[in-house]
Amino acid sequence: MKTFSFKNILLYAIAMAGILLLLQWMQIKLLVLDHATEIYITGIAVIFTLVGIWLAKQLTRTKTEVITKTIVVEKEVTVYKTAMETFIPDDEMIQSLGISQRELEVLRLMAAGATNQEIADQLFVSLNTIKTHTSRMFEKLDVNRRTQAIEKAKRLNIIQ
Amino acid sequence: MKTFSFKNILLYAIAMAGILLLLQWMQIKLLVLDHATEIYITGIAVIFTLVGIWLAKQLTRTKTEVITKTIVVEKEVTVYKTAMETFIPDDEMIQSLGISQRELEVLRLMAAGATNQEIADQLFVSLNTIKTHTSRMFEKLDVNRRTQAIEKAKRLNIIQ
DNA sequence: CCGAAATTCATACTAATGGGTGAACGATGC
DNA sequence: GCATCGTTCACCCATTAGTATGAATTTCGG
Repeated sequence: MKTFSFKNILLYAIAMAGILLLLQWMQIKLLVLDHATEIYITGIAVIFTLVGIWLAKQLTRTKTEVITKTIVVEKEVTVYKTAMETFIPDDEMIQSLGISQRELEVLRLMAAGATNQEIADQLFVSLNTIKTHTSRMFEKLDVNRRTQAIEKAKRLNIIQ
Repeated sequence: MKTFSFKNILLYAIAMAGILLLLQWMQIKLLVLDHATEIYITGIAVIFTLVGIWLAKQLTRTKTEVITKTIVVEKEVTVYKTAMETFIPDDEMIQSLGISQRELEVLRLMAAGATNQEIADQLFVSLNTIKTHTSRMFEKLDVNRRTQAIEKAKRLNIIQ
């Protein structure tokens, strides 16, 4: 974690040198022209306000980067967990393909490795019903095998 | 959102000490100002530097937050892509299950949705050979269907 | 060089899957 | 009420997948 870069230190040194030259010049003025103390102080105030602003910007810039990196790390973890644990099905995709709720249930069980008979048993319907569902679903997914259906459905974020 | 860390304040203090030393050195050189005036001017410089910093903080606060949010969104996309693209197969698992290289190739094509005949054609072997491979592989994976094999293999990080 | 493992292929049989067609029933919306 | 859609079920036929068994060939380490 860098707080000051070499470039920043250099710039700061140059700025300081410039300010000192200015002060020196003003001091000479002060010696020559009496009753100019107010102008001198005001000048210093203005200059150091600017220095402060510049300094703050340098600090803020660095600080912002640090904060951003911290947030990114947090997000990385969050996103990773999100991708692993909470799967959000692409409802728009399901909608656009016209896949029904029942077909989706069949698809899920299919992806889990169940046979048509097992799916039928789990959903309390006949084997023929599952065959109908799978056929319609395959048509909608534009595939003709369950393995292809699973692959495509996972790729399109319909299941998993 | 903090603008100053303890470390930054310390660095600023050191910088100010350096400035004071510089001023002192210049004073000796020029023999212009007495000590009272020097302290007075330094005090003004410090105060207005702080004023400048405070001012800058007020001015840049909103802007900084916006920039941070933008960067976070960009990073989220990056992380997402990384999670998708870098899959590392669990070689230890493959080893421990005793799955051969050829069986793994078959498994991959199987997961892509290919039929045994298609796999045979792609690997330039006969359908019977693929059947043998799948049977042996199913035994090693302790499954008895290709859909189960795909599901388990993905779950165990053998493929995908 | 020998044996184990991997890869290849074959035959035979059974189970599962997929395609096509038709139909009944209920809910939903115009 | 009627049309549409989703869900249910059936029958038939073809293809694909899976199991069992046996065997030839290659590869690789001891």
